[in-house]
Amino acid sequence: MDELTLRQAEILAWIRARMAEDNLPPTRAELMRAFAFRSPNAAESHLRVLARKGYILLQGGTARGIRLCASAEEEIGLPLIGRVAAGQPMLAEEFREGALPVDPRLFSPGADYLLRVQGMSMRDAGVLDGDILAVRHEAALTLQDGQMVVARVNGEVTVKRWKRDGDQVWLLPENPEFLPISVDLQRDNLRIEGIVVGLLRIGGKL
Amino acid sequence: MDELTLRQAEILAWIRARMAEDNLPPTRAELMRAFAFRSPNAAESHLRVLARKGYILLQGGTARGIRLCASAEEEIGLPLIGRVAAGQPMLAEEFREGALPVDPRLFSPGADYLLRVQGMSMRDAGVLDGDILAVRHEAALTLQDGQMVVARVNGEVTVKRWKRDGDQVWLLPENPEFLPISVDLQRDNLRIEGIVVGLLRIGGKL
DNA sequence: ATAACGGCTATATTTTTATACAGTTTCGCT
DNA sequence: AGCGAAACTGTATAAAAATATAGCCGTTAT
Repeated sequence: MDELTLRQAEILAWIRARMAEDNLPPTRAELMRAFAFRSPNAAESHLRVLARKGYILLQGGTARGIRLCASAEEEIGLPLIGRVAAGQPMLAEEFREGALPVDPRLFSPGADYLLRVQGMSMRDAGVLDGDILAVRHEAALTLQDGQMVVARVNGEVTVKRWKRDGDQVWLLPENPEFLPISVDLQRDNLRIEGIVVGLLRIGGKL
Repeated sequence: MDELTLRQAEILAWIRARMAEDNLPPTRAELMRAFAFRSPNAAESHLRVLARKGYILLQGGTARGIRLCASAEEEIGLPLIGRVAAGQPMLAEEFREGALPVDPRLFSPGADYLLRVQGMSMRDAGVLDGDILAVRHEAALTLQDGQMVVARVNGEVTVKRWKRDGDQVWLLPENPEFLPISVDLQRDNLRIEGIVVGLLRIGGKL
């Protein structure tokens, strides 16, 4: 698929937004008004370019005959992250298992990505190996004791319950076979990758 | 909402189908062709009626300015069933807590409805009180030992693991504090309301 | 019986829309 | 310096679409 110029991307974005909003493709005149063009032909030629580059499909001779192409890069749903190597950023392409068609607004607050759970350290909270967590990016500031968080301690990603007392943070498992992780905010490198806002279990061991 | 005549329902159904298919409301002429009217006014007057009765919204003066009304398009997602009274059918309106925007194909095999779990009898399988199960309608014939099922024994709905030996069926909890339920297919009234194909936990106790 | 309505035909007319043709300007490229 | 592409203006025009008016026919309700 050909690259878009800045302006073309702007226009495509607007078309997408409009169609998401009221589910009706725009006319040339509407595009013209939205971008304050003084000629419908400005809209027309932009549409032609977008069609030539494969981002939209124009049905000739029909009012509002614009259709968005199902572009491969267009992400439906939320990205599903698998095993994250130590020290690597969470959303790096190489850890993605794909994407699931889940509405982010299903959870409250909304979810930003999905993470597959490894291990049984949260078993007694009903989180089993292989489960998928819905996670929301959130700053450490807003955390409250007892919340389930995705944390990164010295590079290693883990899911635990949060408990803080000054500079002393405890990451508590929900399984007596595991030991709490003690983190000193002064000495250790702690990063909150998000708070858990939901859980999804599909296939496998139900 | 006013009742529709047979013909009006046909036309509304066609409009819905068309919009589901290519996401573009029809014009009067297209409706006319689809129903072999010989006048666009036949389409026009039908649209007026549908609008008056509240099934669609007509935007005056715009090509393809037809929008399905909220109640019509609101049937997205899966119905969420809450506490089911003994002996009552599962999907009766009075037990519905609403609907969640979940794609049925997210699960495999696809889900037919969602059921909110009551109690802790499946705790050790990672199913907690308040969790939502994705359930698929399935005949008892296709069940295999160990599958998690939604069963109805003598009117009472319960979620357990399935185990069958001839006419003897065991409905096994996953929590030592609960006792297995013994069912004799000859004597007891057993009905399989579905097999569990997924689990969803949102809000509350994460 | 007659008025009201659903379901249409037939014809016109006005708006909206799509789309062609002829330019202008700006900018990066070679 | 000259070229081509992007990003437009300005003006038309034909086709598509919405919409009005007038009426026909059969069923149902008063």
